[in-house]
Amino acid sequence: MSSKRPGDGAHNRPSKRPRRDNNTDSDYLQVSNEDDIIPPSPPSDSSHPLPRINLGALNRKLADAKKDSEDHLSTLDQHRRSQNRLISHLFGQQDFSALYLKPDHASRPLWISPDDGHIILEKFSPIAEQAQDFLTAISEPVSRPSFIHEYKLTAYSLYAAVSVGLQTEDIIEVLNRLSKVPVPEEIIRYIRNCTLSYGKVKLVLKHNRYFVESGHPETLQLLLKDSVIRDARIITAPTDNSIKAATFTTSKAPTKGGLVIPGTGAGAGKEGEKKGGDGNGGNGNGSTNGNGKAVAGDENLFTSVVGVEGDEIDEDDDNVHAFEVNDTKIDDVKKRCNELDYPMLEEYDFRNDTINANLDIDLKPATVIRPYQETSLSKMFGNGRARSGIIVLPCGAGKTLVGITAACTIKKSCLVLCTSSVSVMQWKQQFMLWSNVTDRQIAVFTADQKEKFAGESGIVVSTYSMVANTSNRSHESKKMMEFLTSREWGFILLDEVHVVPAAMFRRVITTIKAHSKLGLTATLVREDDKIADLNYMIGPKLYEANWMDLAAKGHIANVQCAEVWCPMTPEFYHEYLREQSRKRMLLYCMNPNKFQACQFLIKYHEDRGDKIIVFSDNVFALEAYAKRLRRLYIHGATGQVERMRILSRFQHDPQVNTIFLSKVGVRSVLFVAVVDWVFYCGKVGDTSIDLPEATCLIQISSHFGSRRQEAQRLGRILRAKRRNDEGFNAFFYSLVSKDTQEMFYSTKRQQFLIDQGYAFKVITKLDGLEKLPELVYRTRDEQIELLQSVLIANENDADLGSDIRAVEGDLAGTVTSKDFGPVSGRFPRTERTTGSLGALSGASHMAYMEQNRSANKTLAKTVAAGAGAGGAPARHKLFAKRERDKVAMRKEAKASGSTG
DNA sequence: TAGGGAGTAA
DNA sequence: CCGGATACTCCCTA
Repeated sequence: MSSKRPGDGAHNRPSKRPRRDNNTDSDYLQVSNEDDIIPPSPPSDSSHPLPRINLGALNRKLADAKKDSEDHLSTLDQHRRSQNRLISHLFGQQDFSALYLKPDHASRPLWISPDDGHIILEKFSPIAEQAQDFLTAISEPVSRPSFIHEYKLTAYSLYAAVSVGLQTEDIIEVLNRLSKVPVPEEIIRYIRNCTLSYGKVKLVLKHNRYFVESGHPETLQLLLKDSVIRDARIITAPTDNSIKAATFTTSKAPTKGGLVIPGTGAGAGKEGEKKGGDGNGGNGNGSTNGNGKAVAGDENLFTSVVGVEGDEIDEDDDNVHAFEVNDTKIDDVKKRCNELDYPMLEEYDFRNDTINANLDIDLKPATVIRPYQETSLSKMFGNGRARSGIIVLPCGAGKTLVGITAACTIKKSCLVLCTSSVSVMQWKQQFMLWSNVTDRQIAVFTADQKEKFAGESGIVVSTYSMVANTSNRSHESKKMMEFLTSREWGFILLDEVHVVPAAMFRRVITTIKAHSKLGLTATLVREDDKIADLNYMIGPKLYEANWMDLAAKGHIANVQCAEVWCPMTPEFYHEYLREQSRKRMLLYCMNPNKFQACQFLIKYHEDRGDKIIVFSDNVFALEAYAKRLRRLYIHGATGQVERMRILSRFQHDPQVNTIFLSKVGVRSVLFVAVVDWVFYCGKVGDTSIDLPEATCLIQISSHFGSRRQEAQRLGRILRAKRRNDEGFNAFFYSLVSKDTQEMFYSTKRQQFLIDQGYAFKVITKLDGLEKLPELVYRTRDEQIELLQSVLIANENDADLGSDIRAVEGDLAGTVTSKDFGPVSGRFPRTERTTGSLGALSGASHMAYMEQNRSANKTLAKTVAAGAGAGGAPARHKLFAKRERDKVAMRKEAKASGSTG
């Protein structure tokens, strides 16, 4: 592995670093000298002077048992491997007693698990922040709560690290310096293995044909041993007699040169870039390049960012070799290469591309991009070419401008894809706003508008569904698609890139031939496991902003998260237990206690002067709540005009401080969601609206589809920020009906926020709720009335047969373990404690499950008995009409919305 | 301009 | 252990 660094052949010693900047750093820096040489594996002799780590009596016993055996490490390996299925097993019964602590371990913030690459960071360490910068560059964050962060080294993360310019030896060196234990041999080997092959293979586009290119012919040979890749290869007749040419095409390797990203300004821009680079690259760059990094502009950028790939190719051979692959099989080839640990770099040497016409656009002179935007772009253009990859930014933080700047840097034809037609218009508008692009150069391709740009090059903005759609094309669209697919694009910009792995959308990557790809997203999270596919489909994650840091620096709100547990009223619970899952949902949404809690919280926060958004997945509940609490509401069926009116009242009318929104209502109304929140004022159509500065968000129900991190979206919503307002807090309440399935869904949802570092409080009692004037559903009669309306609303012929099934199987309505989903390491059943605040101290760690299982069974029995005796309220059998009414109601809502 | 079909989210 | 469920959007056609 080459460790060659321009201008510095040997490893830099930490002595080159500033020594006594401050007290906290100096400890760490002083001790680090010896560790630059990776220490040998500790002897298995128990008399070794270094302290051992003991994680309790059990582990000690385990260690003792193994001590005699020479090969106890491999036994240990097995033991650990068996625990690998658990995500956060490091906190479990893992035995680390075989590891040796460095004498100065206390001043070092990391633990490294030997065989799975998990890294634990002590967030309370004085140098935690630097360590965190480094870790985010080389590993994937798993969980980042207050005191302990968990990261994981993966092939992808190392790929990304190399892509942004970190080098193998630096990674190992810095890791070792930060770690309490010597970096385990396995990990060193892993890092070497992973990074060794990176950057050796490239995917390039020439004359609308794809080539796999490498400076190493043997690497190509190796890849061709794989059947998938072999099958995708297109063999062209050799035109040359030389040995290499008989196998591959050969050409001169591209050269590098200086590049200036527009919008950075002459001197000031570079300054910002350096700062940004240091902040993000953190220790990684700091340790090797030290403060020397602050010396020069472009060259410096190269030394810090040009990775192994550039060096290796230059060293080995001035020529590059390539074979052509079938463009329909690109996806497979990319995937396969990734699996073979030869991920293909996709870099576009746009400045030397003479085949594709240039696009004469630039940022407007007045446009200045922010430091973090610049940092993210420096990751993309670090070596003077455009590397494909993904930039994760809170979208309101100016994702769009990052994309536009990238387009203005590449200056080639550009295709922008968005999820909705509204954002299509937005992108166009933003392009016009920030850059000097003319109306003739930018075209829109949606269902309404099908334009082409004039001239040889230009920008097209479209939606994924427009480009991905295969069937049902109109004539116009077909022609337009031909236009899009027949040409070579310099740059494809993928907005909301997390949608790309979806079965249909992913096809756009292969149907559109683009030299470079940039994905933008606010959250790289998906319900399914397809998010990793982006690594080979688009490229590595080039940059990601950390939520907690942004919050700490005041860019986004500091959010107080709380879960409010509302007990079910006896009547509702009774009914809940006998109903089937779909109806259950409505029952726990409509729980009168939840109603009251909601009312209380609205009152409380309105009195504080907050603007509140209440949020429900369930349209029925949404309407019911909004009507009962006399607030305005918006959901999918609400007409555009009505939406605008409600939103603007919410914004400007001091009388309207609370609105109810359905989830998608939130998204579509506020465009790319409330993500963009306060950062800018958007436009829908021609109606300009200011986005509301909601400071409080109450969620009544978000059950649906809440398989896993449903909170992803919530998380985005929470990133509200009020400008120029330090210490601004936002509030997020999740209302949960106790002892129902909702408890389980809620737990899962929270996990995402917890991993982002948010702490969740559990509230079981809202003080003063009873004293609330005009408290809704205070009497039992009112509650029963509500229950009845719920039941009527719920009746539907579709569910007629389900009751019968329930009798022969489980007890109807029993809360079974199934309802709580698979018991995995991530969501152990003992995770949730019981509902009293005292219990949260940990003294009475009674599992929720255990406690309620028996209780519920008993209840279920009584329900069954009661039903048999005819004690339960009679339910209506068939309400087919109901469905039609609903539809009619929606129509009405729409009609009234659009008419005025 | 409504409604059908296809698609996504999670 | 597997599949199901809803709300919504986009595009195209009568």
